[in-house]
Amino acid sequence: MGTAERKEREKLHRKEEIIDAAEKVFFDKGLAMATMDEIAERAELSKGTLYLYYKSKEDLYMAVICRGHQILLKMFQQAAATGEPTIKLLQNIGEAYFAFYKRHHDYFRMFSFSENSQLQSQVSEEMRMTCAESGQCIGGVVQAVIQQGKEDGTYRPEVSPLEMSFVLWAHCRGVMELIDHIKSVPSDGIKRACSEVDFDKLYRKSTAMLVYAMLTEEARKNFKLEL
Amino acid sequence: MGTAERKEREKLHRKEEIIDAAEKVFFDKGLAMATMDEIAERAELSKGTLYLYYKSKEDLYMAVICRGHQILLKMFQQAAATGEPTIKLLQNIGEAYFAFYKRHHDYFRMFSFSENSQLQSQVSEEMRMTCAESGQCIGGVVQAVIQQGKEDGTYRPEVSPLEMSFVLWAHCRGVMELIDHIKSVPSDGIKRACSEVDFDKLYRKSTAMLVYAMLTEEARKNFKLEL
DNA sequence: GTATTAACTGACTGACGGTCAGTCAGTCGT
DNA sequence: ACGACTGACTGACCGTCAGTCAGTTAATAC
Repeated sequence: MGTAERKEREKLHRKEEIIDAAEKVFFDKGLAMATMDEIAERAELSKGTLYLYYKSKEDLYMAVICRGHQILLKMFQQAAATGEPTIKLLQNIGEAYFAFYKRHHDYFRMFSFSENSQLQSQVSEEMRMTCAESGQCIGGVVQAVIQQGKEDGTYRPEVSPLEMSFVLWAHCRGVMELIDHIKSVPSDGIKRACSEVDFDKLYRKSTAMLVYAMLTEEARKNFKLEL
Repeated sequence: MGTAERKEREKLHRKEEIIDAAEKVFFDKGLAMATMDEIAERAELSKGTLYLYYKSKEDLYMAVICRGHQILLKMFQQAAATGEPTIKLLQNIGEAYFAFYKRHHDYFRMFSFSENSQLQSQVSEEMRMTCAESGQCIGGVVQAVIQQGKEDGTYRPEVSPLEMSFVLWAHCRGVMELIDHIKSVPSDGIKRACSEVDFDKLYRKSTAMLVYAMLTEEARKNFKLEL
């Protein structure tokens, strides 16, 4: 009898429906201003039911983050699987990350927010692990591309793929967060000073600076670094 | 009669005392878990009184951040005023930022948290401006050092001091936030993979990569970039 | 048709941010 | 010295919200 299997499927489906609802509310209000009552209403369930599927508001928040991770992972995988030379692949990944920031702005902001250790301590061990795993998959893609480039002589032999994947990841994030902050805080002082700055170009330039430092002398000859 | 002046002084002093108390609680609990009742108790005042001095919990949080900005600003100014060559000055600033992260870890975390736009929208216009200003002073120090290095031929003429100060700032922050996240999230999976990584060195290396890209050909001859 | 199980509900609880009518110490004018 | 006044301070109170749980409903098993 397939009753148990069907029940299992329905349960997973319900979990997804709750994330659908939670996502909208969190995007709109952020963690602090979102209420479980509103999420329940949007999901057409009672508040109590939400707690049958997720342990806490924070767990639900992290579940939405996991969905975001899946989206970003797919974008990274596509960017890394075009068959182009490795130096182009890393560029593609950088572009993919920037595209993610622009197209999935709300997820990006949730990512930033979730790094907060106070939040992490509110999340169940289980959910934290699930989320950490999906996050590591993303880093793995970057690491693999760097490894590949090291092997084919694009990057210096002393480059550590793990370390450089950390650095590139942290750098891109840091720059995008800064851009986001400057754009969203309506301080005239800063806005005026930055009126000349082309943030899209700045992101590309800054990432290229790091990549340039990783290149072998040979590869640098074919790489034009613009500042 | 100096009564009014004395009252004014006492009022400022009281504001500082409240920050003293708030700081301890926010360091310990973070914004969400901290309660105004606990801050009031620590400050030996009633909750109502806190609201005579600060408009909201979020405003008080930002007031603590401003204090942190002052500390970091002083560290940057000292790092930039040793009279050493400009390339060393930028290195000093990078070191100062890292020292701040290590010595004033709690402030650093609050800085990260405060970039969140949902928080910003809860803060009064006035406090937001005050805090943005103190933040811009810090960036100004970096910008001035880059400008100086550009003039003395250390950095390429096409380098934009404003842009590069953004990039360096965002980069260092991004890397430190990542380090902090890896260290604080007790995920065995990540910990094992990173057992070999020397994060202090990684920070220095990654920052040097950016600086290297900014150097003129001449300056690169005297700069050893280790990966 | 009845018993059992599982999904779901929503009223309730405790905690917390923020308010405001009222208290009281210190100051001023006479 | 004394009453009037000011403003710093208080804490009981309000509305809101995360999380709980006794009870209802619907589906399945026998």
